[in-house]
Amino acid sequence: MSYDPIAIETKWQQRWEERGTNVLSDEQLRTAERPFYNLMMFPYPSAEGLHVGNMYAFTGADIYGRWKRLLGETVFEPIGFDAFGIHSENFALRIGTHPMELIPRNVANFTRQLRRIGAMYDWNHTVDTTDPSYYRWTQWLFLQLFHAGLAEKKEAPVNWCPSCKTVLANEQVIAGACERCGTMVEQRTLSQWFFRITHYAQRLLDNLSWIDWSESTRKAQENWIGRSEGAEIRFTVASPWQATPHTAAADAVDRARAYHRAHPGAGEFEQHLEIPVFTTRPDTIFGATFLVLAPEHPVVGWITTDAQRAEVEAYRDRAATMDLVSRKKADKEKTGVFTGAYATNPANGAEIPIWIADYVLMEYGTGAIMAVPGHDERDFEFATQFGLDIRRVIAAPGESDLTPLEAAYVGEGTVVNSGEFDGTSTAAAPALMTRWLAARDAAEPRVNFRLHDWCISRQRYWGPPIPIIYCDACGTVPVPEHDLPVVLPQVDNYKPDESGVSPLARVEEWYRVPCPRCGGQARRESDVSDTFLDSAWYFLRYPSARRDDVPFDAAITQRWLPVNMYIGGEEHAVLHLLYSRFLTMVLKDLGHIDFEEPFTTFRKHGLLIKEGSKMSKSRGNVVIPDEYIERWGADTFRTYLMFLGPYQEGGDFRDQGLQGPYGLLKRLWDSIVPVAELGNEVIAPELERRLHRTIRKVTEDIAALRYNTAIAALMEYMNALREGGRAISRAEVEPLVPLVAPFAPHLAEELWEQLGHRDGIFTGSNWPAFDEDKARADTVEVAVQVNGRLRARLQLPLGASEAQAREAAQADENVCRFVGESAVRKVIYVPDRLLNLVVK
RNA sequence: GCGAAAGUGGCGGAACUGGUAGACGCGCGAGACUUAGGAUCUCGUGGGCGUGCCCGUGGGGGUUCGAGUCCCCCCUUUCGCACCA
Repeated sequence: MSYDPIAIETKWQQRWEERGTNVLSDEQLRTAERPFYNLMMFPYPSAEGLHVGNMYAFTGADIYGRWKRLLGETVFEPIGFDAFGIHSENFALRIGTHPMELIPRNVANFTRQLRRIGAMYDWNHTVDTTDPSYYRWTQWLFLQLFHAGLAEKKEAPVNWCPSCKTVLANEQVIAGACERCGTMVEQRTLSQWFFRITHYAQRLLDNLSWIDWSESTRKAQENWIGRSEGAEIRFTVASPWQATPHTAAADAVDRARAYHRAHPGAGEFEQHLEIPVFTTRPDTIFGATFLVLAPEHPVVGWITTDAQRAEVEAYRDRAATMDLVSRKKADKEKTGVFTGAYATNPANGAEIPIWIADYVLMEYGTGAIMAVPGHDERDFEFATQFGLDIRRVIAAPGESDLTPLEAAYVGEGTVVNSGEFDGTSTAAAPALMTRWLAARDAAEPRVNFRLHDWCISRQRYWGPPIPIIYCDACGTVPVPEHDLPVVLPQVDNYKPDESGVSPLARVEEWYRVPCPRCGGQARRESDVSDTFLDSAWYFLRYPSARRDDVPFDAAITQRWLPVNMYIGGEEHAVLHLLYSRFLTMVLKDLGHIDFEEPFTTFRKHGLLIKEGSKMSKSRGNVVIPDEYIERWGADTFRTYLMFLGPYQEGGDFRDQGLQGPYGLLKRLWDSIVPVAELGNEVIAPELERRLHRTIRKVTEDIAALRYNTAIAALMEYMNALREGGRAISRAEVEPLVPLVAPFAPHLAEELWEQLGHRDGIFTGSNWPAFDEDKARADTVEVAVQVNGRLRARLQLPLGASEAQAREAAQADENVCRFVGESAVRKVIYVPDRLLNLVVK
């Protein structure tokens, strides 16, 4: 009987299904004593089907889960589908099939493929984000945030493609143009729903210090949150704003007033106009020679002089229509316009000009900066271009206040040209000067974050409707929880149009609704929510997926969460993982759960390339798992994927590479089948030693996700087993079955059965224990060096003393030759490893 | 520009806190069995020559008895973020 992977795999997939091997009962969910929640990032079910990247990710996670199970833990390993979103909708539009028809078809195909790869998914606890029984709770989540004051509606700029008539995400804008039609993208301002994730910025940052995550992922989040310490400094507008109120647009004045109300530090608007700026370098305040405001800054219309008005308006119009991506290009030439107004530098009383320029962003800090061209590269470039003053206020060691600046000096040094602060070091100056400015009521210390509030509105069709109703009498009214879900209606024409309003607004019978509060005529919010909201809480839903009366069962959640191991792609290092953390914190604060970090351990997996180059449809080198599985079997394919490189770094997929892992499985089959009927025999001492070393190595490597070296160790042992062509005993080969089981679960089950075990290998604690004593050898090879160069390798008893080692070394012919007549001046001895004789 | 990671045979990749570089696999070479199969098995496989020595981990310096590993400078690649004040 030869190894027939397809037959074995079919048999065991059927068995698992019949026996419910991978399914957790309600009882287990409620009472498991050693629960282990093993999670992988759920896929977006594309029409192309499961690709090898998905399979790589899932297999690596599955191996970990199966290993935990062999250790006797109760492992919950669910899978689901992240099927809402622009991605699916655009694809549906292109091929002309409605998403409500397309998605179930894709999900069915994915399910078939996922069953075939041999992962131990619990198919009784799946999640589909497009199912009303799921998004009902996504909407519930929105309401919790709304009631907590963490959801607010405000205006924000978006990318707009005038040809596709739709809002684009930043990732869909390539070099200023729409990725699909190539039309130049514009900026539009729409009123949208935001979650106040910025309120949690500090906590999201702080917790990074203790969660067990891949280092690169933690760093990415840290950078994304972007904490900066500095000061907010207020500059008074000196002139001539009083002279021009009649020419300012009324709404600009209103917005300026509102802005000043929101920034209490900005002073009394009617008496004197103050512009607050954020800086991380308050120690350079004496070098601030002009201010720059973002073009959309609310006070611009108010301070601009008549003489400059036309030019300023033209610049603002241009900035307003430019797309958000190309505007933020750093290598673009600096542009800007003088407003005609001046502000007073609170440090030295100097009157400095106020400019507007698009290199200053409204969404960061206060939307205005004090420009210090001497010590900021961007300001230096701007000042050089427009002939503005450049002042040195920091001197590097060896420089004086008179050394000319040829470029911005951004390093450390000593304060100069700054009155009483001259001579202070840049280490001490920021705090000192902030305090000094604060005493004059012109500044206070401030911490700023790069993180922005999370815009969850999408003016599209394929998503969960945001559960809000607008009533002329009652205003913004949340949909009562008992009215959830707000079901996404079946709409034939779901294509977005010119208006920038969601297609749902065109569905009269859905859009018009009585106000839940007063019963009067009202209308629904027609935007749907971001796909990232669906995926930000799905891990909470899985264990409770069979409950339809609550989003998550309290007792089950208590037992199973937070997730013990989460494995996924680095591409979700920020958005998905950050949003999940944020929502978990919110749910904790609202008393729904008792933990605030959703994933105790997170590990990123690497990316696969094909024969040295990136896999892509255009290259035509995308690996489709189905073909390989058909030819080699899922076990070989899984094992190969894990063998081709370190899991957390990815690797190169080469067709010929499957041969090696196939050989391992085949040889395992060939050596077990003949001994299956035999009882346990005595194991050869040398093999026993190697066996226990192999058990130790495989155990440690799997725990650390070093699957490639775990497989290599199995191969090594298999080679040793076959050495010399002698007969293999059952005791020598049987332990390999559980060791290989995480990688090749079908084969392992079959062999386990043939070895006479009645229960499946994954239903008990069948992972072999390693015995340190048995792993130990009597003798070890010790390297002998003379002057650091290898001259001999000696077999010495384990734990040999230095004297013994030296004696053995001096008896070696080659060693003698190199030592010669010289005296040994120094001896370095690392027991059981190395002896180095220094004779120089 | 900032951040992260990485450069090792023909190729994918091993090498724990500095201690025998190249495990394991692919490929290749030779042989066996075969009548021609993308099968299986055995042996060999970093380079060089004087066959036990020399040279070898992107390049150049350094520390050390000893460096792929640590330090400094440079080059290259990949991946994030990118005018964040």
